[in-house]
Amino acid sequence: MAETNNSVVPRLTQAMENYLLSIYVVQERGLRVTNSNLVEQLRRVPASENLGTSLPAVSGMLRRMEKENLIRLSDTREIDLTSKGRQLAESMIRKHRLAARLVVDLLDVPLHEVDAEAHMLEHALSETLEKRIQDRLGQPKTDPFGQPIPGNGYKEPRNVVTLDKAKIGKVMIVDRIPEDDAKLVAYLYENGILPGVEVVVSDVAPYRGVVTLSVGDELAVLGYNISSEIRL
Amino acid sequence: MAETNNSVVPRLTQAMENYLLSIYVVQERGLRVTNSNLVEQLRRVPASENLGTSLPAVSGMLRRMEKENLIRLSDTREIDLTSKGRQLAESMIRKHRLAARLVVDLLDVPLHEVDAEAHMLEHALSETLEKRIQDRLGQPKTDPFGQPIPGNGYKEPRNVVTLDKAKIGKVMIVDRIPEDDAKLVAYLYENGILPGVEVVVSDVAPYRGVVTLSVGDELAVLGYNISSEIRL
DNA sequence: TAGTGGTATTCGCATATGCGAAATTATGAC
DNA sequence: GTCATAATTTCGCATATGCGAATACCACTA
Repeated sequence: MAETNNSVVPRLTQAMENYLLSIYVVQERGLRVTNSNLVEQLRRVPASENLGTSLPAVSGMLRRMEKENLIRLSDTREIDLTSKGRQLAESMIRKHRLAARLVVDLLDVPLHEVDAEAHMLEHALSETLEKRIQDRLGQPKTDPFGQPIPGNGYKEPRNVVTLDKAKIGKVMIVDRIPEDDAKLVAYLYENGILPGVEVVVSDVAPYRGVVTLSVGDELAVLGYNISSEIRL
Repeated sequence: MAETNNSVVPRLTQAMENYLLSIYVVQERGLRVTNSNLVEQLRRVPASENLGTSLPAVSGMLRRMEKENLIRLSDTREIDLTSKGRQLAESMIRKHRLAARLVVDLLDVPLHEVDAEAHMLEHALSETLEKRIQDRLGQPKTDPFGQPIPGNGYKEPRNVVTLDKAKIGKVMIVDRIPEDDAKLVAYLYENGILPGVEVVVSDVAPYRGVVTLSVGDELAVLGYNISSEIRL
């Protein structure tokens, strides 16, 4: 493992970094952090770094991570981050989201490619480079998808709803969109459904599993499952 | 190994990428690419990614790389890049040097930290991100140390000499400096010995192994071994 | 030609990470 | 409470990469 290291935080293997990040994200989404939810999340990280993720692989890795004091496996088969684990997970999330901001703000990477690039870059950012990026970008509070960058003083907005539960006819501002499905992101981008943008939900039709909203002059239709990932 | 891949060039493991890059550098320096020269070069890549490099490890890796058609081991125990290997090595060098430019030009990383950061970033740059960086930086011909970025139309300057062989008293422009010794780089930076800067060699004293040069109003003294790494 | 010093390889081993198949354990329905 | 289904772990195995110790190879000098 890495020995010489100018950072305060010890460096982990790339695989463990991915696991920590995924655990954090699952938790952040309000899901139970279980083995299977974790596998699903892990599978969303682009293939170039992760050659496949099976349940047995996850089991094994979690055991190792427990030994390293990064997580605790509760009796209810749930995964908890230890304080050490949480600190490192936050660091990874911060790197990921800063990288996302970086490639958007400085390198004009199209939004649907951002998550994949950030997934590569997150492992390559030293603590000191991270600070330089922070300075250069002015300590942004969120990434381009509206997700908070830990440590930068993000304030959770009041009365957040997910799109599928939004009140019809009211003007609302998009707060957060999903990041990891390139096609979806491209669609959202093309339709201007982006953080900070005003939208009006014009129809919510649970029976056909569809939400319609208007952005500017255009209408966009989204499925229920996706709507629940979009926060207003 | 990576399967899903949007780049033209197949992606290798990080370790192989490091080996290719090192082979290229040894060759570029005009040294014989032998196992032992290679080990030495490999050891210069910062510890965070390379946990140690022993001769047996190198032997083994070279065998694998030969199998993958990246190199050929000549009968004279010398390592040659195949065309595939050369292409990939150039790609790595390009990424490394672009990364170096990036962190200097856009992120104000101090010069003595640049090589280490570039060594981490080089593995995290996709082909498409590389292109964005190229665009953003205007297809630079060299990195901040004066080393050419392959593919960007670098022209070898006429009459290059190394500092230890320079003519005394003549005004010359620094062309290239070493990158991978942080302390040395810091010294060179402090003394303004940087690519593009005018210097005059005021004394070459082989018998005491020392070269003296003046930069602006200041004098700087460098050892012979180091002088031979500085091109004018 | 034999010896010697440097260079490279082989050997046996270790670690991190992955897999599929099989076994096990929990959970929820009746 | 029992059973089916779902979730998780264990097992044996594979691969990429590293190590030190021992060995082998080479090239040159005496």
